[in-house]
Amino acid sequence: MTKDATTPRERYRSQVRAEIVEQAWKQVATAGASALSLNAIAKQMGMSGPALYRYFASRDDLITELVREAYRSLADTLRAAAAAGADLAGLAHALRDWALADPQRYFLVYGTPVPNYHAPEDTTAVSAEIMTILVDACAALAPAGPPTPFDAHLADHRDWAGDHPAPPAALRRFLAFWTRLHGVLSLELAGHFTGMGFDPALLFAAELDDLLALPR
Amino acid sequence: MTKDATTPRERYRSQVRAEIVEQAWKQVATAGASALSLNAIAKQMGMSGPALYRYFASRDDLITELVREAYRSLADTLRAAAAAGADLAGLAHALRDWALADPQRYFLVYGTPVPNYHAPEDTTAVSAEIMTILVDACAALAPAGPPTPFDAHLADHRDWAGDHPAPPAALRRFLAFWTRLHGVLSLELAGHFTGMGFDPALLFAAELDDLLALPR
DNA sequence: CGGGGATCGTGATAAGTTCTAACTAACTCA
DNA sequence: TGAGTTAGTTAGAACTTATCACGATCCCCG
Repeated sequence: MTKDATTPRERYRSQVRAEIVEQAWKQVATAGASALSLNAIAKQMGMSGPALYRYFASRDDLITELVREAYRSLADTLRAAAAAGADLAGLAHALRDWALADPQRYFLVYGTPVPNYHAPEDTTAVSAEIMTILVDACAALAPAGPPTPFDAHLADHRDWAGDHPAPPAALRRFLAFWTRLHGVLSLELAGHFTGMGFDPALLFAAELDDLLALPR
Repeated sequence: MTKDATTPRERYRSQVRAEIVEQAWKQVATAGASALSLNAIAKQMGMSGPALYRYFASRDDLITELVREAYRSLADTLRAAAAAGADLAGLAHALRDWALADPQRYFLVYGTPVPNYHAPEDTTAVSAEIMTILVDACAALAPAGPPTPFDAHLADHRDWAGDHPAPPAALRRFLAFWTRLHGVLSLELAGHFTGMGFDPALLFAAELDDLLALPR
């Protein structure tokens, strides 16, 4: 996959690695990332505990791989949606579907940081790609109304947007898009809406409508 | 505190309990709730491990107490702000200050659910009080514009608001208030804005401005 | 004011966890 | 075929939560 392993040794190695990651995803999906146990994975694969350390240097290394995969998965999903002609609303629903498909995967990326663990360096590249896709969609919308004071601040602090030609209003719209949808999604996935009776999907749609109508 | 302990036995007991909770907060503040260790707390108090089980039946019981305290603390903070005449903007800044004062405490309440743990029953009452305070402030604002489809949905699913006399538009404004500010706060506290260059406080303020100007 | 009983803290123990070290067995390659 | 690399094993250290049995202490009541 990463490097066409001609030798059967490396082929076997990457296959076992993939199965470890697969089992890890099963555990994460049911119990969350903090409850990930190398011993349990090994037991379920018919191997004994320390054997996994041939494939991952530590538990954190395994979690890092999961985080990387999650970022890549989200980037792929959004890129595919954008390539299929999805506008900002379509990207929003792609994001929501991706989050609902595996809440723990969403938490792994955007939730409370896992203790004793900090993200690897190369996730920032994928994270930047996700932002670029969304900023593109934001810039494609009709420009918003008069510039706000926050727009002025963004015009001076837009290094994170790289050399993206989007105007500050588009960056501001992207930030609103990101934070508002994350607000609804994370509270919904964390179960804070359960028992309140209303439909979270409608709240998500209402927030999205407000975002698309943003030029006030 | 909870029950005026006249007997010295109960007084000592509640005192030790309070010190355990205090040490627990220190640990949570530095390493997060998942990294809370009963042994480490005991060691730091000069006691040996199992002694803590006289005061808390399990680790989850201790976390439950922390969650309860966090909820109560936030409710107290917001109630005090409201009693001091704070409007919705004032409540928003009180919320932000409370969150920034101890990010892990915020995550304990509104973050990714702690694995192998679900919230106790009586937190719902405090949670309801928090919502009531915010809904009050939302209802005090000038009524929003034409009713949205989501307003109609809320009119039919407002059991969570109890017998609060707020109109659906106020409930809708509360939900936007809650989810949008949580979106900015949780991403900021989780460190997703670090390295992007802009000032999260200004984003928070911009979102708040948009909320207050909501009648479009 | 002393005895009886509830309570507190301890060490030992069980069943987990991550992770290291040493060893064996198997496979690959020259 | 022999040498070298690598996979997987068991053993063990240093942790964790949690239970149990025992001794010591303190408090209440007669």
